[in-house]
Amino acid sequence: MDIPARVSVLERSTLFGGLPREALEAGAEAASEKKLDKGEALFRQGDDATTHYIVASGRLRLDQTTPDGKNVVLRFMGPGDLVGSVAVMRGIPYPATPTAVEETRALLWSHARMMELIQAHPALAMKAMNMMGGRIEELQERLQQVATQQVERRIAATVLKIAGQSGRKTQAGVEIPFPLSRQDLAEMTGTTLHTVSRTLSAWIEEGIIEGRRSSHLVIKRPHRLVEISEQA
Amino acid sequence: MDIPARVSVLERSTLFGGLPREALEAGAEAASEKKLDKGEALFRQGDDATTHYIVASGRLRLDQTTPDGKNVVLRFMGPGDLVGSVAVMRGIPYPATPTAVEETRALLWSHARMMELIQAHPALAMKAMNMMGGRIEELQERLQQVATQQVERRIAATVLKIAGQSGRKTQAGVEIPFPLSRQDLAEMTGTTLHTVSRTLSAWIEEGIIEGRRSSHLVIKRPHRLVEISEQA
DNA sequence: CGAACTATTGAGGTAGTTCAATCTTAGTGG
DNA sequence: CCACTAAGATTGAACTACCTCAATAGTTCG
Repeated sequence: MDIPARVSVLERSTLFGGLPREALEAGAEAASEKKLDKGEALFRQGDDATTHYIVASGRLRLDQTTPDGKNVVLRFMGPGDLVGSVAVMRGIPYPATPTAVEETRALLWSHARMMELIQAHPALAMKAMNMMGGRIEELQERLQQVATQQVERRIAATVLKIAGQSGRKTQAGVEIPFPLSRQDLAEMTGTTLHTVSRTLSAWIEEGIIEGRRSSHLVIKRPHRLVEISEQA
Repeated sequence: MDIPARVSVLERSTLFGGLPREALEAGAEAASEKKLDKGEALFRQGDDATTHYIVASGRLRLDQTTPDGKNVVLRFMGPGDLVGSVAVMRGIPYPATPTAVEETRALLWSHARMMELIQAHPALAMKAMNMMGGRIEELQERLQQVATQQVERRIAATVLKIAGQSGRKTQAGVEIPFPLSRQDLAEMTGTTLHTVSRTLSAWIEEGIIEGRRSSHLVIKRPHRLVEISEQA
């Protein structure tokens, strides 16, 4: 990627978005790049956190594995999203593994380089805090959902959130443009793939969604999903 | 509180801890104070976030209420903990209500004052990020627990975490030095007070804990609780 | 074309909820 | 100091949402 291309990625990112041109250019010039094939990991849970990443294109699934082998999907991340920085800033090992669900490119900076950038452009620190605050909010909302709501509501809310973040409008409805398995949804909502499968089957029956078997999910009646996600 | 007393609170706080004396003094001088009786709220979920707080003494329970009236306890906060700053920094309404579970004193700063302090002492920004990173970690861990573990394990892990944060060693075991109701534990673990009550009754039966009815909880066999919290 | 995933669907079991009644203790006012 | 009240806690019984186990089927890819 050349510098202008990098700048345009940074412009749209959580960390650099809205900063003056010279900050973007400094960031772009200081960056390195990495390309991941589908299924490859950017780094692994437990690795020393030495590097900050920003997704340039493609999509990552952030997985956390428990000592007893269970898996939780923390979030999906797309272009502009910052990966790994929380751990790097805190000086702790990466707490999760980001895996490419499709071919993905990322920009990256060593911690030392990033600290230089922050020193030179203090607005970066404010943006970083803002990003972290957003993560906290999101996690609090999900905790509340898993702690208080029934499975169908949680699945509905999760599908809607993913659609909001990454959905593309088509004539048939809102399409989620990357492969999202029943297992992924189960690990995001704290249930089993069986329950997800049953629930989605019922929704297909009702005409709310489309996408049996591994085709991309299309939401045909988003409003109905909102109702389900809010049902008392 | 006089300035030296405030300085000693700030010294022990997540935000100011470890900073040079002059930063502590600047913070102490810029602060105001507020006292809460048991049961009073520092602010309310939904209020405009205008003020940063640090707990000086006492203890707060941070509650999040859902539109449909359910309640989730996000965390307990004691001396040194920062309250409200995430929302203030992001410019969003406070997402939860901190209620005093015992008489509590807090120091507070307007957003403008806090920004001046951060400008003058950039290390504060780093400390704030560190604090937020810690929250993110904690929330990810809880999400993982609620999503994958059985209720008894979650209750055990929660009791242990609270004991780790606030417990005092006595000859009888580790005591949690503030009133912690079955309801509170239920709202922290995403279950009902009935289930919590049954679980704690069984633990009392087994001699793991002490504290029927509203006396303070004492953990007599912490190691056994750790086992439960890790049981496959 | 076969192997390996991923998804679907049924049947049965259970952890935890819900409903309901009773009990204990701290606090309040007479 | 004692009766009364309110709030938290306990415990039983019945129910159910969801999980687990199990078998089958459709898809993808070498």
